[in-house]
Amino acid sequence: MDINELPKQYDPAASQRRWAKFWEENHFFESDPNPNKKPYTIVIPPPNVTGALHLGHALNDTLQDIMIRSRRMQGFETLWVPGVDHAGIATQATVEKRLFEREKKTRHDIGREALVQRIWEWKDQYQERIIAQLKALGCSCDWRRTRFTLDPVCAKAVRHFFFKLFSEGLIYRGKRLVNWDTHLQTAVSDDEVFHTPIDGHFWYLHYPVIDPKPGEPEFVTVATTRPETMLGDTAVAVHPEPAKEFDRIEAELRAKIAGSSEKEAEEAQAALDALLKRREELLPLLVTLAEMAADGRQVTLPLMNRPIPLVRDVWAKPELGTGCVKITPAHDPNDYEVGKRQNLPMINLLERDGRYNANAGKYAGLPVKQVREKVLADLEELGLLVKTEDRTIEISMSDRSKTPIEPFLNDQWFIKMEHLAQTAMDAVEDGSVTIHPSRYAKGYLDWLSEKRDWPIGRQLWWGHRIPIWYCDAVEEQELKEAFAGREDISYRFDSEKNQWWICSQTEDLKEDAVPGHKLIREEDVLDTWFSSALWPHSVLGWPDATDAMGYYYPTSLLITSRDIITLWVARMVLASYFNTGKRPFKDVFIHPKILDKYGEGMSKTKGNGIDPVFVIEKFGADSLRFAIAYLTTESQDVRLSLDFECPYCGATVEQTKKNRTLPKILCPKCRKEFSTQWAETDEDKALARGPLVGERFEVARNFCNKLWNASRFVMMNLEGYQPIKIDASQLLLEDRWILSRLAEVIQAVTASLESFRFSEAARALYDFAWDEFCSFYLEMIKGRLFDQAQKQTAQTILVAVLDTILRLLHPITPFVTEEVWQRLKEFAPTRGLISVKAADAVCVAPWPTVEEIPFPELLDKAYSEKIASQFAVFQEILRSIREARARQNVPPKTEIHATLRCEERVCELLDPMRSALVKMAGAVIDDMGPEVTAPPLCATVVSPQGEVYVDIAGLIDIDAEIAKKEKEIAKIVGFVKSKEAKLAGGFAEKAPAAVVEKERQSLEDLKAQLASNEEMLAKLRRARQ
RNA sequence: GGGCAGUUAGCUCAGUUUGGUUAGAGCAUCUGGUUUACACCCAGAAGGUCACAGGUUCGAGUCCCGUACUGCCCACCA
Repeated sequence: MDINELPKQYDPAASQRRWAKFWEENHFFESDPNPNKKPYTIVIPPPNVTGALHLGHALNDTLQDIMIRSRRMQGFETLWVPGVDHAGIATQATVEKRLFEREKKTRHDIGREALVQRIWEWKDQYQERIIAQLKALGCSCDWRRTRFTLDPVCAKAVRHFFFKLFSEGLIYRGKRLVNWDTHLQTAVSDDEVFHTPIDGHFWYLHYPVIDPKPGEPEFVTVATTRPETMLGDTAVAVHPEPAKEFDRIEAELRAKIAGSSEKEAEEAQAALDALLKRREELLPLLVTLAEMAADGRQVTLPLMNRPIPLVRDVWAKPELGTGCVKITPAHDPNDYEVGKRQNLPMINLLERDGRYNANAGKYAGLPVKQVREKVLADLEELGLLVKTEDRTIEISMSDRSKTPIEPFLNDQWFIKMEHLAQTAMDAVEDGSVTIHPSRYAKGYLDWLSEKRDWPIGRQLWWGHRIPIWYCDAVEEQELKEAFAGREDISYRFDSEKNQWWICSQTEDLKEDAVPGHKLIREEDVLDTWFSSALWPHSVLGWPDATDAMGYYYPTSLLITSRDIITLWVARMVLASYFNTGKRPFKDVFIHPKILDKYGEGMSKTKGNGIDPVFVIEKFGADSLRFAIAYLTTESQDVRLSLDFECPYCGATVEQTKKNRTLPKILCPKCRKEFSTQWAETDEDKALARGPLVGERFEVARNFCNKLWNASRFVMMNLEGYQPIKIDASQLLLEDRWILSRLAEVIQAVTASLESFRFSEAARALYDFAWDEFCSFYLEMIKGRLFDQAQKQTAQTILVAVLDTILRLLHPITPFVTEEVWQRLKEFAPTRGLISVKAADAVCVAPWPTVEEIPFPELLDKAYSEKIASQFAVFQEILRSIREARARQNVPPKTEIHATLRCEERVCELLDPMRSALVKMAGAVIDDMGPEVTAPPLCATVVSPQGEVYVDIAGLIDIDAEIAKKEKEIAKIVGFVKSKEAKLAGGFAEKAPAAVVEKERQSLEDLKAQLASNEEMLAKLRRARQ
C-alpha cells in the first residue's frame, strides 16, 4: 500500500464498516470462562424496547464500552452482556396508542392474545434497531448472549424468585390505592399522572353529632374539595392532642423566625400570627372533639344516614381546614392509611367505568361529576352545606387519556421488604457494593430505610404473568393429594376471599390440576422491575448453576443513570442476596444526564431525544464517543447544544423547541425543505436529511482527524524502519521529555478510569496527543527523520510513542485507533518497548510481538519533573521568539536572528536545540550566554528563563514595541507591589519557610525582569527620538 | 416541605478531594500564515471583581456560615 494515498481527512464510515466486521468475524468480544484470567463483567442496563436509543443511552453505553475495552486490553476476561427490557407499562401503552391512532381500536377490541402478539412484533422491530445502534456505537458486547427480559431464561429466573418469595411467606395480597383512569379503565403509574391546577371549591359540611351532651357541639364541620366522596366516609378524624400540636407548630415557627432571613422570617411571623388566632378560636372545640372521640362518640353521615365514629388521628392537622377531616379510606391515599391505623371499614364507591356503585345508595349509576352536583344540592337542602369557598386546587390527570384520575382501591400483590431492604442497605454500608459518586448512596439508603412493601402486580397484559392460581372451596387435603411430592408447588389459604392460592415454580397449572375444582389464574403481570431486579444473575443462567454464573458472578460494575437508583439498583442488590447470597456487582457508577441546550433532559415526549446514529453519520462513532467521555465529569450533567445543518446550503438552522419535533424543516436561507430524524412518510424521507451539528462533536471529530494525520505523518516517514536499542545516553531532551510525559499520561489515564473519571482520561489524552506529541515532538523530530544518521533512532521512538497513544485511546475511540494501528503494524511489525523506570534506565528496545507489547512502566517522579522543567525552558524561549515575531509582523519566511542572555545551564540545555528553534520559530540564535548584551535596536521578551533579543533593526516597529513594553511593565509593577505587600505582612512569619522563600525568589525575579524591561523601554524611547 | 447538585472568559466547561507563583481549555472574536501530517490546520493576541454577602487564615475559586438564582430527585397538598 502506498502511504501517500491515504486521504488527508479521516473517513469514519469506512473504518466503522471495516473494523466492526473484523471484530465480529474474529469473535473478539465473545467471552467464555477462562480459569487463567480474571473475569471482568458488566451487564448492560437493558434499554426499553419502547423506542430507539437516544444520546442518553449512547452515554451510558459508551462509558461501559470504555471500561470493558480497557479491562480487556489489561488482560481480563471481559464479558459485556447486552439485552433489552420489555418495559411493561411503557411498551404496552405505546402499542395501544398506536393501535388506537391507526385503527381506532382499543385493547379490549382485539383481546389479550392479539395485543400481546402485536407488542411482540413491536419488540422485535425495536430490539433489532437497538442492537444495530449499539453496534454502530462500537459497543464490544458478546452478542451471542443477547437477552430480552421475557426470554425463557429470564422467565425461569422470575418464576424461581417468585416461588422462593412465596414459599418463604414474603408475598402477600393487600389493598392498594391505584390511580384509576376511568376512561381507559386501567390503572396508570404515578409517572403517567400529571397535576394541574384548576379553579375548584372548598366545601364546608356539617355532620350532626349523635346525642350531643351539654357543652358539646351539635355538628362537626369538615372541609373538602371532593364532596362526593363523603358517601364513602367511615370516620371523622380529629388530632388526639390538639394543644400539643399547636405548641409544636408554634415552636417550629418561632425557631424559623429566629434563624432565617428577613423575608422568610416575615412570612413565618405572619403564619405564627394566624396560628395563634386560630388556636384561640378553635382549640377549645378541638379539645372537646378529641375527648368525644376518646369516648367513642359518633356522628351521622348525612345522606347515607349512617353512624360513623369520631377518631383521634394525627392525620387531622389542627392548623388546616376546620381542624377535623373526613376519612374516605377507599378513595384517598392518606385516608387509606388512617383507615388502616384505625381499623375502619373501607367502602369502595366506584365502578371501573367511573360510575358510582351500589354502595353509594341512591347515587348509584351516576358518574362522579353528577354525583357531586347531586350530593351538594341535597346537602344544601338539608342545610348541612354551610360554606363554599373558591379555591385553586391541584387535580391529578391521566397523561394518557387527559381525564381526571380517581383513586381506586384495588387488590394488589406485595413483597414484604423489612428484611430484604435491610440486606441491600447493609451491602452499601459495609462496602460490599460501592456507589460512585458517593453522594448517591444517601438517596439509596434513605429510600430503602422506609422499607415500604413493594407492590409487584400490574394490571397489564404485557409482562411475566404472576404464577398464582386461585382455587375456591377446596379442602387442604385435596391440595395435598393433588400435589403430593411436588416441591415446585406451594399453596396458602386466603381468609379474606376464602380461597387458596397456589404458586407454581416452573410449569403453568392446568384448570383441572386439582380434581373436581377449577383453577383460575391471576390476571395481572409482574412489575417490570421484578424481572429487571434479577437481570445480572438471570442473564448468566441462574437458577441453574451454569459455568457462567460460577465464573462471571458477581459482576464487576454497573453503570446507570441516577433516576433508577432506587427502582432498579436497590432491587438488584436485594434480589441478588436473596437468590444467590452474593452481591450483584462490586461498583455502581452513576453517570450524568444528557441535557439539551435548554438544560432539559432528553425524552421521547419532548421530542428532544437524538438518535446517536444521526450523530455517527455526520461525525463518526469515535467523535460521539470521545465527546461523551470528554464531557462526563463527576458533578455536571452534560449539556449538548445541537443545531440542524441545511444539507443544501450548509447554513446552520437553530434547533428550537418548536422545530425539534418536526419531520421536515424549511431552510430560512435557501428556502428548501430538508428532513429530520422524525421523518416518517415516504415523501418526507425522500428529502435530503439535515444533519445535527454541535460544537462538542466538531471538537471531537477534529481530534480524531488530528490523530489520523499525525499517524499518517509517522507512517509516511517509516522508510527503512528497523527498531534499534537506544539507551539513555543517546536520547535528546525532547525524547526524554516525550517518554516521561507519556509514562505520566499512562498513569493518569489508568488511574482516571479506575475511578470512573472519564473526562479526566479524555482530557489527558487530548492534551498530550495534540499539544505535546503533535505540536512539539513531531515538529522537533522532523529534522532527525530526514537525517540518515539519526533516522533510525527517531523512527524507533516515534513508532513506540504513537503505538502507545493509540492503545491508550483505543477504549475511547476504537475505530480510528484500530484503523491506524493495523496499518502501522504493516509498516512496523516490530516495535520498540519504552522503558522509563528511572533516569539511567530510560531506553527503547525492540519488542518482538506487537500484540503483547506492554505499556511503558512508570518512572521516577523527581526525574520526570526535572525533565519537564528543563523542557519548559525551551518552550518558554520558543514562545518568546514567536511572540516577538508576531508582534513585529515579521513574515513567516523571513529568517530572524536573535541573541539570548541567560545562565550557563540554560545555554547547555538550548544549545542542542538550536535547529528546533530554526524549524519552529524561524530564528537563528547567534549568541547565548550570561554576558550577552542586547543589540541597539531589537524586539525583546523577558522571562524568568532569560532575555531574548530579536535583532530586527531593519524591520522594527518601535511604537508597537514600546506599547508592549509599557504594558508589560505595568503588569510586572502590579505583581511586584502585591508580592511586596504580602511579604511585609504576617505572611513572612507564619507561612511555611519554603513557601516564603519561593515568594522571595519570585519577587527577585520579577524585580530583575522589571529592571530589564525598563532599560529596554528607555532604549526604545531614545531610538525613536 | 425534605434532599442533592450547579453558579468560573461572549458561549460550553475543567480546576475545589489535600488552601500557596500571574485561575486553564475548546468554540466564538482579532492579527498573521496554502512551512509537503493535518485549513477538521499552524503561530500569536485579546477576553475573568471565580453568583452575592460574611467568616476562618499570613494567604480562599478551593474550607465554614448565610443569601439569591438554576436544575434534578423524593414527599405532600382535607
